[in-house]
Amino acid sequence: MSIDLPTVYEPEKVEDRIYQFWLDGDFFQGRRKLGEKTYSVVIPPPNVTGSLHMGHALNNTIQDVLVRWRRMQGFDTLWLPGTDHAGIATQNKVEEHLAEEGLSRHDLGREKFLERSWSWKEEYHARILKQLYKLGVSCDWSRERFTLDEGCSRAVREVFVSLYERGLIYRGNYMINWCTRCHTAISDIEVEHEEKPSMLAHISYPGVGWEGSIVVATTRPETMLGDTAVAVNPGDDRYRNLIGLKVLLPLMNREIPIIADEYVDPAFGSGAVKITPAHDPNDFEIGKRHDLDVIVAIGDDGLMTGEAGPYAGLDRYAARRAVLDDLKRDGFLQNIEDYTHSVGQCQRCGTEIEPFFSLQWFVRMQPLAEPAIRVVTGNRIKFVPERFTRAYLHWMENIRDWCISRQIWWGHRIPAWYCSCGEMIVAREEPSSCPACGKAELEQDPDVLDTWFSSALWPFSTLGWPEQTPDLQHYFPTSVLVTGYDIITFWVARMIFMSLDFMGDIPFSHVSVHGLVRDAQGRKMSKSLGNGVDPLEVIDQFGADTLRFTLITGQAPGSDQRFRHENVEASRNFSNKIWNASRYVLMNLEEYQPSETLPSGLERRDRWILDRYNAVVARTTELLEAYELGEAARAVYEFIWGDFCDWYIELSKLGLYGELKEVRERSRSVLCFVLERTLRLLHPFMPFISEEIWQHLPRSGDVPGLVVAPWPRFTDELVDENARLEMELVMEVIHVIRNLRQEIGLPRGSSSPVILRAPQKLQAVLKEEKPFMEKLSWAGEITLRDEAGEKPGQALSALAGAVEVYLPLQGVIDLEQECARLQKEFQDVEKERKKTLAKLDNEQFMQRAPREVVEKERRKQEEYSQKRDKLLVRLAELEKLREC
RNA sequence: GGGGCUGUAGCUCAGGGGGAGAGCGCUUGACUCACAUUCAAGAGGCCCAGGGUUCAAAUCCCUGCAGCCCCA
Repeated sequence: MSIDLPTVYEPEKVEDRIYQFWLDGDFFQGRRKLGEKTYSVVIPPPNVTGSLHMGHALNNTIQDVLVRWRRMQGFDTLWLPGTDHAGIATQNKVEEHLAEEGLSRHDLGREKFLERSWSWKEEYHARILKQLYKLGVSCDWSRERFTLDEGCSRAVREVFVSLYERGLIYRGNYMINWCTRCHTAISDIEVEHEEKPSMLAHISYPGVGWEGSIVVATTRPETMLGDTAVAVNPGDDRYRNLIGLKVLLPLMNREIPIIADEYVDPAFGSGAVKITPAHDPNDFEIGKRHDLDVIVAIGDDGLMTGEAGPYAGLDRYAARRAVLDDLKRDGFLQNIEDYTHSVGQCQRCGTEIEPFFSLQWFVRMQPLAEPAIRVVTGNRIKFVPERFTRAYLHWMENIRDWCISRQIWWGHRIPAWYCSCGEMIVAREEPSSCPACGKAELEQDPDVLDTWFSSALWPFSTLGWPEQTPDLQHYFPTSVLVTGYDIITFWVARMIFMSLDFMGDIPFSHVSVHGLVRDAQGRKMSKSLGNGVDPLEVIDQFGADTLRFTLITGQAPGSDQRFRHENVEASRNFSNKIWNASRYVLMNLEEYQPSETLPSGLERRDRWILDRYNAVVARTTELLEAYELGEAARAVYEFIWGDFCDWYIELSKLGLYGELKEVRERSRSVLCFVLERTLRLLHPFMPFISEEIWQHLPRSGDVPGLVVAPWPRFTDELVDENARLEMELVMEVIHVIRNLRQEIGLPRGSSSPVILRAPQKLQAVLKEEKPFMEKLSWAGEITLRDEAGEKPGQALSALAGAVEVYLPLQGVIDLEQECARLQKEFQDVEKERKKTLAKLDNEQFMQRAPREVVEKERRKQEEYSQKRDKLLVRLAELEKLREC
């Protein structure tokens, strides 16, 4: 075995080569094997708007850990990748790009604009793929999909037409959320609400045919130009006699009625509200009830319309100022007070949303939501952590119809055609002529569908639906969906109801929810703050394994994490640790003949590390099953660094460099066995370095790569309680000796004799492990005595369980200091002893606590008493010495 | 206004009904033949406050305080 491996791990020399090895071996492909248990996952498709950020890195790493683990467990595993066309977001990007050339999309026209969008898609799609490769994800690239590809588009048309035919999709004039910048309708959940300081203007509307006036309060004075009524509560005595009378709308000089409606809260403001049916959703409802005129004063571009009289052409904010000025000039403005209220903004561009009355397409949600609620309350779909169930149910139970039409070009065109005769045709294929009048000139609806409409079909459209493909039959429903909590309503919820409706089944049985990756200060990473960390830069600098491990260990299910450089370094150091531990093992494996079975006659230390290895196998597997990836990674970390490197490798050196050939061979076997199996445990988290080292290890069998090596299993044969307890004692003795030596500042190089006094039953173990204790504690010779043996006088002392440890140091030790140290120790032990004593004296405790707990408490009591007694004796001895 | 989450070592966070944990930072000592991206030892915490349940509460329940998030 050549050992010219560098002492520092260099991921940049490894990762691309290893990824290519996996691709060449077709290890990521879903095999569609009959009879094998399947594990399938569809990727949350990244938007083709730009490059991947840290959130994507986390999301995909989590999926990759799960998928690699299940693949190694022998499942027929499919992780289906793809990207999302992201309608509004991508269109905005392309338009921005065009604007740099001084062009608008209208200059290009629809067809040319779409060509531009497709080439944008190609560019960013390629970039995203490269990033995913770099991250090491084990997707089945042969099955990659795009939300706007031929198959997905067919699924979208099928779903649209089917829902339309069943009356679950309808078209109508309603109040929707309008973004004046994106120039499209958006759905309720694409509106982000933010508390903003604003003002409340009190305006008086003079009576017509009656003396006096009525005062209304509004945060949006410019909408008064479209007012068609003033409303009061029917039970409000202040206004009762005015109901049915008229007021004169200032500035516009329009007579509008005073109406009564229960909606009006008499306690708010003056108790009278202006009604603008065209520009407020509540006012719209009132307008319908009272058959009010709808006057559109603000246009779809955010500019005032001709209905706004002298204000026509002003933008809505300029109009607000102008209206206030004019009201003031004319004496209608009573006062303005400061006021904070919630303002809706476009999720994509931040522009204030305008409630807008327009003709749109909607999905009727009630019938779809009901089954989607049942599968979650009935536990067929489980959210992990569970608390996200509430958010989901709350949204589903209060759901409103979903506005799905968007006035943009990049997306799935709505499959509806209009004839000049008034006929509308909704069809899967473009109709050649009007079924009503036979005319051939039909015009397709110019709008496209909400991007989430196609994303909602992702778990089955990607597997071939509406065809009944073998993939669909084999891999649907999928096993788990991994996603951030921020898109549960946007995406998860919609996949659930669409899947139930069209597949008659749930899309996945588990939803593993993760949080956001924030910056080191806990702020959201954002472009405007410039605080984003580019995953690719981290990979270039530290390697993908390091990034993955940082993200996974930084993560607790469902919680946000901070991305801190210190944590990256810690992960980098860990990979270096693994590298060097492996170097050590490889350096000692010359001419080693690997075998699947362990040799017999193993030493205590061998049985101990195998017991620990076995335990970490069980724990890691359990944690992965519970989606506790961070904990699982930490368990592997602790085993590798703590048990394997700090202890076992050090312990192995004596045997390995020793004279006895059999001992050397056994050590080599165990080192190789444990390292090889541990690499398997590590592989889902750090796939590159584990595969790279694994390739260097001598091995038997015909497994072509670690990527498909079997996942280790807990086995009763490796459990060794005695070895564990005995080694724990040995390690404790070593620890105590090191501690005492440090106490008096003994450098590692200088040896000093040590005396151990121990009960008879421990003598054999201590005798056998004496050379190891001597080596690892850097002591000189260790002398072993039984409890009848003589105690050294001038010495430092401490306890390791039942073992008394002495460092004889004639004349060197400061008795005073030593006494103080032991006093403190005594007090600590005494405190614990009294605590357990109190419990054991408590009748209730003895009666009601489980037997094991009582038993444990008894053992503690014994241990503390023993320690206490020994400390007292030692203190008395020291006291005597001080007196001489 | 409705719902949720968080409060544990100097910092960032795990954990979770019966002996307080990690990483980083800090102090001290070591270039020991896998690794100084290392090794060893140490200091440091009434587990936010109050009440309840329990033989037993940092852990479960309630209230409060502080911070964050989602929804209307």
